[in-house]
Amino acid sequence: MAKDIQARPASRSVTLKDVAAAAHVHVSTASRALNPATRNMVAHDVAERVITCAHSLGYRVDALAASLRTGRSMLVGVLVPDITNPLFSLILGGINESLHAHGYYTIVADVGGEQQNQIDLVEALIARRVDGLILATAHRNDPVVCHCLERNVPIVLVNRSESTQRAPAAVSDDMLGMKLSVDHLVDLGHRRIAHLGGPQNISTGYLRRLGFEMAMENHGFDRADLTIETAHAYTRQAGHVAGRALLQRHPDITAIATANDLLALGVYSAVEELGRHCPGNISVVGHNDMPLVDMVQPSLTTVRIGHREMGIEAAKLLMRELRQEPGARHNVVLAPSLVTRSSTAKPAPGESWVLRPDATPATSPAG
Amino acid sequence: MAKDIQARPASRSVTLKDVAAAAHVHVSTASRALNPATRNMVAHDVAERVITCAHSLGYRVDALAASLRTGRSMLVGVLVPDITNPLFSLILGGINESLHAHGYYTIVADVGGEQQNQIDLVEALIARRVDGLILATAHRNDPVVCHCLERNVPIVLVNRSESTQRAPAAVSDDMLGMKLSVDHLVDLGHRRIAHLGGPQNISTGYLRRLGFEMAMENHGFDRADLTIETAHAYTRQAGHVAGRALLQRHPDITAIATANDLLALGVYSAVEELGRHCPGNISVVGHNDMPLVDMVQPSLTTVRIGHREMGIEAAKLLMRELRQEPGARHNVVLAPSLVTRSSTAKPAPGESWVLRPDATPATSPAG
DNA sequence: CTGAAAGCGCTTACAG
DNA sequence: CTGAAAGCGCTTACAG
Repeated sequence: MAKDIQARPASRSVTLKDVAAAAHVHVSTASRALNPATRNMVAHDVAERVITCAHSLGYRVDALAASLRTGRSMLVGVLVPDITNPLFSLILGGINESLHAHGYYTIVADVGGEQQNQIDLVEALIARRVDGLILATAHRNDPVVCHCLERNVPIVLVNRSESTQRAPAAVSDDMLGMKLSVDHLVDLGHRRIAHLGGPQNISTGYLRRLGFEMAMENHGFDRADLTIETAHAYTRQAGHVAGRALLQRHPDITAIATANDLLALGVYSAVEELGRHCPGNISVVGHNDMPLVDMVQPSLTTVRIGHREMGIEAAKLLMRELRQEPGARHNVVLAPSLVTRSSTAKPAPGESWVLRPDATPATSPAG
Repeated sequence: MAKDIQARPASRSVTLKDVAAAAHVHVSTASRALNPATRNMVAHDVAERVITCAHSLGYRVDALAASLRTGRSMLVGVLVPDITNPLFSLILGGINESLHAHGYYTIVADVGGEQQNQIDLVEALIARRVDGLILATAHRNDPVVCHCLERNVPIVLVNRSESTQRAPAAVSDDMLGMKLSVDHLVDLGHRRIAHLGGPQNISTGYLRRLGFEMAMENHGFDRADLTIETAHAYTRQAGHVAGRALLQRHPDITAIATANDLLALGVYSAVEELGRHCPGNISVVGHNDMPLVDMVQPSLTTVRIGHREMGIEAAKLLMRELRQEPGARHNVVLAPSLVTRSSTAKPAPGESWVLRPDATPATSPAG
């Protein structure tokens, strides 16, 4: 019975009014003293008194109430396509690190892939008054980007960009990445090189395919004759299916440059299923250098991307937007690098072949 | 110049006042009509009119202002030790899914491991008025748990529990998991079995070691004679170091039951470094069945834990706390299962040994 | 340099 | 069933 008197569920926390009363000043003065930005409006001794009182009472500003008044929440929403994918957790780690350093916190929304759902999610985040949004979910032409632009919410894209650059983005140089793959394979002596691409409505899938085509063209191959297969998703499963189709239709290819590590691992299964061997019969290159691909069998040659750095850069771009810093709006394009492991080797000259796990890094013959 | 007139940065969004004006009712009536819980206080036709107006104006409740008034934010804070670890992203995925279904959103805070930092993070989350907290960071005796209890903030632990059960937790049955490991190895014929444990100040490290000891005791081994080494962190690096020490000090052991997959992968490196072979010379069992351990060489026999389910259960527990549902406060302990792959085989009888990747699942001889 | 007041957008006892 | 008012905790022009 006695307990019912306590109306508030949480223990009544100390408010600015309490601090003001303890310091014998008006709440407005207390507020000014506590905020470093306005502290100089207050006499030194008064400010110190207020600060001391605040400390001893254990006062903490109510960020919620402050947000309502100022219109800024110090909250940033992040939309990821699949939080379970280590790629996106790495990016998220970078975003978090960078944002925390600026006093911001992140609300992470995991999109199931459904498009309408995404708009609802964004609306829910806006209702929480997020100051801005970082989208790791963008398609090449993205309705959510449209929506945010209309709603006038600052956004930054990460990992994936739009085809029309309507919003700043932090991405990897996807075309360069594929050039590294192709140059490496050509260097090893491969000529019949295929590409296993990702979804073409996502910039990574599209640009990596384009990068493959241009790199091959650079080496004198006709763009019309290239062997390309596209997976419908960035999964081992989709890679297995598309990889098998590729190998069955074109049994003569000696190497596959894939658009993604998971696709590459799917290709491993397909290669095994068809009784072929990597890298003896067929070389495979991945893309991303995701965790543990150095330990699979054979260890995967792949294109390393600084996912964490990408997250950090995306956060910086958003800070620029929020502060409306002067200077041209721009993208950040990170340079990837090739990591040579055991899934690539010289093509088999007829029957015999030599495993070369310690192949020297590729130098671009097209450069 | 004309632009300066617009004081608010974001496009002035439609407020409850606007809806009320459009529907020719008082804001309080509009509020009641829009909230399903209070709608029955309003005449049908009025409610419909308000709802129609709200729709056509594109009204969205300002969750922030509502929170300030009601004291509930529909926001849950989640503390993870390392968002980059797939384990925790899986848990996070489950938490998100379950919480979203109840209208809650999550703020994820990635702790760097520093202890004081954690308290600050929690304070920042409380300042954002989170309704509750889910901690994936707990040590067996955790200062953050203390702090939350003092601050009267509802908390739930996930994956790791405290030794004194001060807060509800959703965890795996860690001791049972180690029993599955040990029984499997004994089944295969191993007798000289060592344990590579994790940090002992974390429940998973502690309980898995205890589980190892009890399982071995069940098989008639003297608890005082067991071979146990402890890694200082759940990393490949720490596993490599501790694993090497173990193998050097006890060259006669034929199997290692580890407390964690990453430790097991570290052991792989140590085994290779010392010129031994897994599973020929030495069998290794992991714990967690994290993504891709089915593709490493040799594929890892490990204890599978439903991390996603664990996250879902943790969210459910928190919902119980927030709603103060009747019924005893309780923990959820999920049963793990053994996944048999190629890193375990019969011990080598002298020199010769047979690789048995398709070893039959262990049946408990101690049961 | 300080105080008094208004207001961010909402919800909810309190009257009628 | 509806309206008028208070108030969640803060910040910031406005006076003095």
